Amino acid sequence: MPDFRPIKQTRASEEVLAQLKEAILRGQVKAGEKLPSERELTEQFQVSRGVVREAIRVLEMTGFVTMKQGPSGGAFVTGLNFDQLSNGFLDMYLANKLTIPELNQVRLHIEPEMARLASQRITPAFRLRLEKAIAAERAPVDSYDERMERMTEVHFILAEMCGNYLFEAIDNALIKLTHQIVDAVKPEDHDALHGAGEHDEIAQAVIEGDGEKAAKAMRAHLEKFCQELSRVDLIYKGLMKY
Amino acid sequence: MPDFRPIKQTRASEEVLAQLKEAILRGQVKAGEKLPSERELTEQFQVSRGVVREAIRVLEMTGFVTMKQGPSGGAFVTGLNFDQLSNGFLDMYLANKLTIPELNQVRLHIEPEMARLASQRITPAFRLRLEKAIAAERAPVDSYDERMERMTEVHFILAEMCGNYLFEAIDNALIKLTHQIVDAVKPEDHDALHGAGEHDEIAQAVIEGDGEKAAKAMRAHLEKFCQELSRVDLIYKGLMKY
DNA sequence: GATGATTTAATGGTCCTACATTAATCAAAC
DNA sequence: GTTTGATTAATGTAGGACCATTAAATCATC
Repeated sequence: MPDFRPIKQTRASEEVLAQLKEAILRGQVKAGEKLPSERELTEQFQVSRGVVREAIRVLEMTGFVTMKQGPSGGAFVTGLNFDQLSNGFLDMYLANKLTIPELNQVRLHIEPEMARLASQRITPAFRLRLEKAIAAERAPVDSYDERMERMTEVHFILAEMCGNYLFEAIDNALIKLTHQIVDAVKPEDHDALHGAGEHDEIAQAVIEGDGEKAAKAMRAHLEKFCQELSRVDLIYKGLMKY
Repeated sequence: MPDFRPIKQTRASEEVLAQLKEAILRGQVKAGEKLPSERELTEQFQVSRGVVREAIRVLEMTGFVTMKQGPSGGAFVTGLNFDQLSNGFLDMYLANKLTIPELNQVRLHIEPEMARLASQRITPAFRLRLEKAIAAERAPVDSYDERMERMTEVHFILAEMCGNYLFEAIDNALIKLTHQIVDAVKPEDHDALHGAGEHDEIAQAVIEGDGEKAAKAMRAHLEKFCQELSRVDLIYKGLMKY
């Protein structure tokens, strides 16, 4: 008896998804470009439109494409982002599988190391961005969202600087998660939670190229912030009174 | 002119997805139970079946449910898993945004700390599991997959032991990614890459409750393994000859 | 009565058509 | 020249029909 291979029973939509994903990952469809229209894909893959739509919807929800309606609309390939990770973390939090202290513990272990790495890769361009971000923290803002963005900017820059895409991805997702939690928990006394100038020391140390100092400053900053966040969270959950 | 609020136009499938997801995350549909059938959902949501299917397909592809056909089939809610994270990392790797050294660097920074944490939470039950896993590494195996599973078991146990679900989630995803890369790169001389008994020291230290020793042993183990993995990867990519 | 084959029914999987919604473009009206 | 409306190409939605799969019920056989 020849050893028959097991029949692979893949769904049509899965194969379509796999092929589309592969094309994107291989760079055959570059960021900004768009996939063929649903009707075209229907013809190319020789499947029904529903099958194509299921695949595209998954691509959209996992952050690979964004949809646009109307003529000259379609599924546009997005640049690489961390949506999938970010959503994964957020879902874990929403499922009550993740507590603030746990999140804090992880950030406290990762980000000082990233600050250290970043300080060893300082360039004039990064220096400029850091200085701008520091200055922007103190500038007046129009909206709450804008303020939050400015307070997280330094963290994002350091993540980008650390030279490890995986660290960057994880940290981006964690920062974003923190951001979302803050949004949900307490959009009010934000000054107590995270005032301007909190990142000055960190940025300075990184600019100086002093890894130890940068790591230490980051640790100090996070310890303060995390403590505040925990407090705010407890209040929010009604387990603690003022 | 009164200031009209912009109309929020969400897609039907997104709302369906959101409601289903919420029900799962809130535990209203527990793990093992199944969602109503597609036809029932079309009635409850008052939308077409295609819309429902798009939502369910996303739930499936993000690891929230698994589909089964036939009577008493349907969309069964899965226990919490790390598929979403894992897939995110894998996609980053497949997009060539992630190198082996980067992966190694992150594991080398995270896992010793996790081993340290684990050593402070040793219990008789965990001790038993660790001892069994250690012993199993040396037992004969039937398949390549089984071998791989046994070699990663200690890491999974430690991740579970560390008491931080976020650490556990990240580490699980990283271990799984490493596993997938090994699978793709070099299913041959696995002994050189990772022989049995590599985790003995780590497990012993954890069982003894010696955090420093555990962290150190883990670091040593990972440094060796990571070096081998990099070497194997280079060979695979043809950039280096024996 | 046990066992195996057959039928049945429930459910997901696929296809098709028609229409709705959206938004870019162009033409006509003012 | 600005507005308005028609055109058009794309996604979004609805609904129905049918196929494929499979667990469970039914029936025939021993």
